[in-house]
Amino acid sequence: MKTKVEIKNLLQNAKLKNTTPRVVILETLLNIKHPETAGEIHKRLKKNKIDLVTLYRTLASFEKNKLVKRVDLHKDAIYYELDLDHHHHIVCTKCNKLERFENSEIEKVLNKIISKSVKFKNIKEHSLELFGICKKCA
Amino acid sequence: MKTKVEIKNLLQNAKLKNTTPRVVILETLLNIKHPETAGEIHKRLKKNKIDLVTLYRTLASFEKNKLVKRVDLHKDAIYYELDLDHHHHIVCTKCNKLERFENSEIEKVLNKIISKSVKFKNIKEHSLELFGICKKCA
DNA sequence: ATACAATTGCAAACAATTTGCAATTGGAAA
DNA sequence: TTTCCAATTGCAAATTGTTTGCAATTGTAT
Ligand SMILES: [Mn+2]
Ligand SMILES: [Mn+2]
Ligand SMILES: [Zn+2]
Ligand SMILES: [Zn+2]
Repeated sequence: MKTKVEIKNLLQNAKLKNTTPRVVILETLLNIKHPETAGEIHKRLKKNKIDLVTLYRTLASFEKNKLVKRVDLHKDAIYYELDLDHHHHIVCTKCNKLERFENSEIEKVLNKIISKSVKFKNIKEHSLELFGICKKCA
Repeated sequence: MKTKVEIKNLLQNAKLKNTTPRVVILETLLNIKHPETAGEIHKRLKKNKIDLVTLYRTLASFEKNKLVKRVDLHKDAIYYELDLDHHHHIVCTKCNKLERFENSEIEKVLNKIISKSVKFKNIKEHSLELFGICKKCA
């Protein structure tokens, strides 16, 4: 759990004004364990009366500042997630269960791939999600 | 290049009726080198008067039958691509240049990951795209 | 305290995608 | 072949997710 001060610093480092909506949204994102859509995140903000438009704009600026990333779950909306620690997901296409994972070997192989590339010489970021049927659903 | 007969077989194997729209869409997809949105694909079909709705429905059924996959390019629309040969992409976030790649080592590591998973015991599919700045743009 | 750019909320617009339904079609069965 | 029916299609309309315009508010540097 991050303190108020740490949250304030996250914003400051990104040169973003320390506004109530941003703090509330950041706190909320810190409490979310898995990627959610703007609509889902907005529900969590209900009490705080923060407009959905503000949420979209905030997510966009957080994304630009690498605080937040989009995760493609092969659904029909964009999923957002705090991007403070790099990780990936395995998704059950039946019950939507999600498991996070990180794997240093993958990251190494990705670097090898880029070194083989004709057109590229470095990667800024990457997306990697696995889809399958979980043990429970199988 | 696939023959008419091969296209027909692709549909037959998927137990999909061999209709004109489907054949035309499949032929079109075979000619596209990189992922495109439904709108972009639809433009290529203009002469054939195939409705955009039909294209959406066709893409959905092709997707279900593993003929087509969605590719997340971190844009604001869904990109589709024929999925006959498994591969991934590197994308230039500046000029949108795309490079395809395949890498057997990655696939091996992914299998290792799944074997470590608590909740999952196999993967059906995965998405992996790399983002960066191409040599020309750098 | 003041000043101004950055941010916000609300209403409205937009784009992409989906749904309902009647007409058409492909292919299995007669 | 001809018949029959479920699957598929096209058109119009609806829905969903997301973005834009603009006036009012807020944060922070002076
Ligand atoms: Mn990674
Ligand atoms: Mn792969
Ligand atoms: Zn499951
Ligand atoms: Zn480039």
